[in-house]
Amino acid sequence: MKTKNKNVMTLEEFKEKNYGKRGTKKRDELEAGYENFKIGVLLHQARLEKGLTQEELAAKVGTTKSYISKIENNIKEARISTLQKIVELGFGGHLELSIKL
Amino acid sequence: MKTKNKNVMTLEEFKEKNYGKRGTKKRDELEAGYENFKIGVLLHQARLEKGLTQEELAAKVGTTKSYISKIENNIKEARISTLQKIVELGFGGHLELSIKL
DNA sequence: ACGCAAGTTTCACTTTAGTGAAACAATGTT
DNA sequence: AACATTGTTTCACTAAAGTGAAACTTGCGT
Repeated sequence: MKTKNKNVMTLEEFKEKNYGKRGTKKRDELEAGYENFKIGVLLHQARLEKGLTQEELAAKVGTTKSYISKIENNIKEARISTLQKIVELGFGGHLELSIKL
Repeated sequence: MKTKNKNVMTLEEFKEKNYGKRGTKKRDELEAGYENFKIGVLLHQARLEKGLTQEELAAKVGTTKSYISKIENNIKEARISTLQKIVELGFGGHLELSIKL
């Protein structure tokens, strides 16, 4: 059977693991207004909240776990239409975006 | 000298002009949950609010008016990073996006 | 320590955004 | 009508996203 979703990483832990501690050049560069950085984290968090594995999510959306991994880690910049598909088909939610002037 | 920005089109007028009246297949298809549809309109509106021509905006962002036209009309799906550049450099604003579960 | 499940990375290929120039169309001004 | 401004479209090319398969890595559980 499936193992329970015990240890859900905090946002900070996730960032630290993947991008280093706050204050390091790598991390700072990524966080400097780079919206894409946030996308991967949002997706990662949403997936954990729903208790899905990358593979399960991929199946719902109609893609592969390797692609999910890449966008969660911001290795590839997913399109808006792709993000929408993931959020809708994968989580039953929706994407929202707006321009703040 | 530059002509005053007299006739700012309403959102509905803009949509009607570019995609047809509400109820037509073309318009309905585009509006059916297609976030990209909204992007072009948001960008168009923001540009008019700032009183910029496509060419002026393009110069600020470092691209051409032909590209601006394409994304306002959703002919090309701009990347998130590109949208950010436009909103920041062109309008001095920022893009916001979130996942609603 | 082994084996399984979950996630990451690499390789290779297709599609599409990003881009500019230039032609074209539409709209407004005198 | 002629002209100027603004916006759209086409053509063509380059870089990067989108994608899958499969190999590889990293825990976790017994």
